[in-house]
Amino acid sequence: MPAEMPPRFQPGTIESKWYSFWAEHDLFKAVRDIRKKPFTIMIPPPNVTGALHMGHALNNTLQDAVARFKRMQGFCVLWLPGTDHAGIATQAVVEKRLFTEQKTTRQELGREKFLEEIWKWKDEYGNRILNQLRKLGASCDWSRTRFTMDEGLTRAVRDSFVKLWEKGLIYRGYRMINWDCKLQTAISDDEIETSEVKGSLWYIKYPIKDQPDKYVVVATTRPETMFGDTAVAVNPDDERYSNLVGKNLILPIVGREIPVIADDSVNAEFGTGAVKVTPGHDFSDYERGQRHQLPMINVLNKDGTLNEQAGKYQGIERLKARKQLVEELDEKTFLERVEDYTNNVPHSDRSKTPVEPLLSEQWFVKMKDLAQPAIAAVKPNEAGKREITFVPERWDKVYLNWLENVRDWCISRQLWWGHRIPVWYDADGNSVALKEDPAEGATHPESGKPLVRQDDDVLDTWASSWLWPFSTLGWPDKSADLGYFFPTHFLSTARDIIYLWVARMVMASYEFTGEKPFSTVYIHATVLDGQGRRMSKSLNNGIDPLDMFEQWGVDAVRLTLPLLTSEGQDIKLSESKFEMGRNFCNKLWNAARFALTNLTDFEEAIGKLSESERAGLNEGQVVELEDCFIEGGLNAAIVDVTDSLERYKFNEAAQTMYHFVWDEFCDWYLEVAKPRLYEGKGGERSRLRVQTTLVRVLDGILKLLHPYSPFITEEIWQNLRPMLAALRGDTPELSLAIASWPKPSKDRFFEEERKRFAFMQEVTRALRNIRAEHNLDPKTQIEGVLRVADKNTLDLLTQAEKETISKLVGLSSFTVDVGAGKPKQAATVVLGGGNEVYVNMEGLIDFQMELLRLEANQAKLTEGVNKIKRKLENLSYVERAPKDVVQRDRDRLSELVAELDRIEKHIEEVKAQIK
RNA sequence: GGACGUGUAGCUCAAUUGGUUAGAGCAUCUGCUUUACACGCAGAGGGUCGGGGGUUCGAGUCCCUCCACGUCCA
Repeated sequence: MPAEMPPRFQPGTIESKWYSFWAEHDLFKAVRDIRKKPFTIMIPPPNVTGALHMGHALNNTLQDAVARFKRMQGFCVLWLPGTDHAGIATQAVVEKRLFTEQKTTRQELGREKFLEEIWKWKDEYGNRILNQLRKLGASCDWSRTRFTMDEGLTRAVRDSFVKLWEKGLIYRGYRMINWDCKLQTAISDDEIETSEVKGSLWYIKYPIKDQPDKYVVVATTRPETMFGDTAVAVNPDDERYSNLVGKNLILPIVGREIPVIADDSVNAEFGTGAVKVTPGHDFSDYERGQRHQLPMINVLNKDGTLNEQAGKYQGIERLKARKQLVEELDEKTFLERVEDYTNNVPHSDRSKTPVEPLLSEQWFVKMKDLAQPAIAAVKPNEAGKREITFVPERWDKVYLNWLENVRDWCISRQLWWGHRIPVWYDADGNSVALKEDPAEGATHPESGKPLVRQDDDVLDTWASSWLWPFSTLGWPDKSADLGYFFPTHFLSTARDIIYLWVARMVMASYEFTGEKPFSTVYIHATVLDGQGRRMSKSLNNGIDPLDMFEQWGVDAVRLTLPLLTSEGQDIKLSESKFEMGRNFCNKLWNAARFALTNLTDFEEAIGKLSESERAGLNEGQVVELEDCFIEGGLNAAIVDVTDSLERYKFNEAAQTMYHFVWDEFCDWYLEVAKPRLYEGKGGERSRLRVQTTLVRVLDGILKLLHPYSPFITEEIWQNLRPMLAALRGDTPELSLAIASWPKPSKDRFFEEERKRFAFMQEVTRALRNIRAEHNLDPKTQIEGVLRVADKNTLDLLTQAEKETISKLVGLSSFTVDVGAGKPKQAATVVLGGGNEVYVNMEGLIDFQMELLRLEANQAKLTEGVNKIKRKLENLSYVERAPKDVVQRDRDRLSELVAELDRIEKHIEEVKAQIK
């Protein structure tokens, strides 16, 4: 045994060792090769400020599994890593840092200095998450790492902006947008999330002009916006108010006159049926205002305080102002009543503060035309094929629903960190978009006047991320990389950025390259905590993947995640779940340890063979039943795992391997093989055959598992490499990471042999069952008898298998014969096909126990018999069901009845002995 | 309000186009330091498949309806 193999797998040391090895040999570098097919995966670029969380761990485990699988299959795999500049988040991080460390603000530093600070920060800390991905084992081509603020990607952003500008798809407008008061920037519709907030519904009296003591009561959740009210609206069918439409009201406290208008959009059921209309601060009021040509009044400053429109409330923060205003309304008897009310308040994704709808001058992209090709791409064409496929498929509905109702995209942000909008103005405010910064003295192409300033705003970060699949490959240049690796093949991402990112990439790709960005979009599971809640900082229920790596090993974590994730289902994760993967890794480790211990003389033995003998072994010639069994099992596993991975059924592939390694290879093959290794059973040639099978099957297992658990498989495989070299008669690949993926063979399923092996297993289990249920001392050798129904069954077991059974069960003797006699004092298991197993229990028998066992069996059989009988007694079933189905039931019934008869016979015999 | 998803053993999840007595892992119980592994081995128990209705010879699976939970959109 290699000295370095301890009895427990110790992941820590080998992980960095092999990662460095792969890196040193450039194994993940994608070198364009026209003889190979490309396979390209673009990493969803994490925020440069980010740290690896469980969602990343899952997502990148799956991407790495695909990358490694395809690489082993011989594709030229490019998995391109990188980060995005995360405008808001990064700016916020650096601002905070500046304040705590230097007590300064970005305003004091000025734009240029501040950006220098950010770049400094980025150089120092920006690689954290990428290094964490290395820990995970990610087989990315690090030589192609990209950052959305890189020179090349910046050029792509400028180029794409100007292209859209020239097509007239970019416009500047004074529109209502979502305003983040804390960060003081516009954000897009997709960056807000609504959450329920317990608040109040205030009923406020708006006096009717010239009708003292008469008033209209309006209900509102936002009284502080009343300074911007320019109407009160009612539903035109609402008879309560029909006589008031067209009349004027006096806005309380303010004293301004506003009209009562009728508008279909008003829900007469809500509140009093009369609502205040504040076109400057509410999206639906904005639309009402447009319809009725109402004035728009802005009452808010950009920091969320009220402005001069609010009179004495000027300068007071909106929520504070609300409180004080309500008190004043109450004092002045304008407040009729207050109700508790829970409403949905939009919050900024970034700052988590309530978002204000605000009128402001912003840049927008027209989306409707861009959406059309993106919609067509996921719909099946006439042949039923799709350009882009979602896995699981149902997510295409989410994608389509968004695109079909897409709204214009607000792309300007009032930040400094990001791609500055490449628009310049002349002194008259005429604007032009330019790919290159204008030279000194450049003029506006139409006005001819000098360009005097650049737009101050930067672009939304997504306006660079949406170019990611091709900007990272050199676009807008027609680079060789772009030609070879694009369109990409597999994108794996989280569901919550289907429209923020996925849909926009598809739009951008068709618009700028004329091609799809990728062919498969895999939407991975969401990782939840043990109680099914999202992991979040506020709940503090997150599980840190790096802690888990430390605690259980990277391979264990990587294997556990797909084991838990059946397609489309979210994962409820708790730390202890990783035990499953850890235990499996240890199992694999020990199986390898066992194999390698027994292979120390293998190279020497192979060396003594003739070339043809060696070749025969290398090709997997098998004689012994168990070798056929495990070779057949491996072959089936190759077929299943390959097929599962091709279809991105990660859970299926992981389950297949878990079962094959543990249940077939360890529990049965290794146990059955032991006598040939330890005791010389079958002689030298048999020993060499079992060793060869160990080498071949272990090699296959390691290859099939490598995409999931790259470190442990590499470690074991390197230990196995000398044996593989001897067996193969050549020099194996440098690393498992570039070894070739196993190929199945049509004639190596060994179905007949696997049936015979299954019979042996059945007999073994029956005998073990008797041992256990009769509490026989494990050290006591017992006499077993197998009574078979006929000669054919007898032939299923050769002398070797009889010896195997004896060994596995601990038999002193094992009699197998057609109609073999049952010992006088016996424990019995009735098998199918008329076969029975006995253990001679002379001197050991507990007849009561035996009776209990048999009766339990009898009860089960009776239940089964009755079920099938009822079915077969149903005439229409027999007439209408397919013949083979009915026949199967008939066969099954006669089989069960026969078993039941035999059980009952044994019961009678036991009862007779008790008396 | 709309869309999608989920409900199967104590827990976490499987179950091809409807067709043998619904399967794993964890947990539980019994026995075992058997020289790869106690992170293990052997054996066992445990389910009216959320409720109701329908289609069908036959439903965990298809349809309707109700209930519960989750996510997204408005």
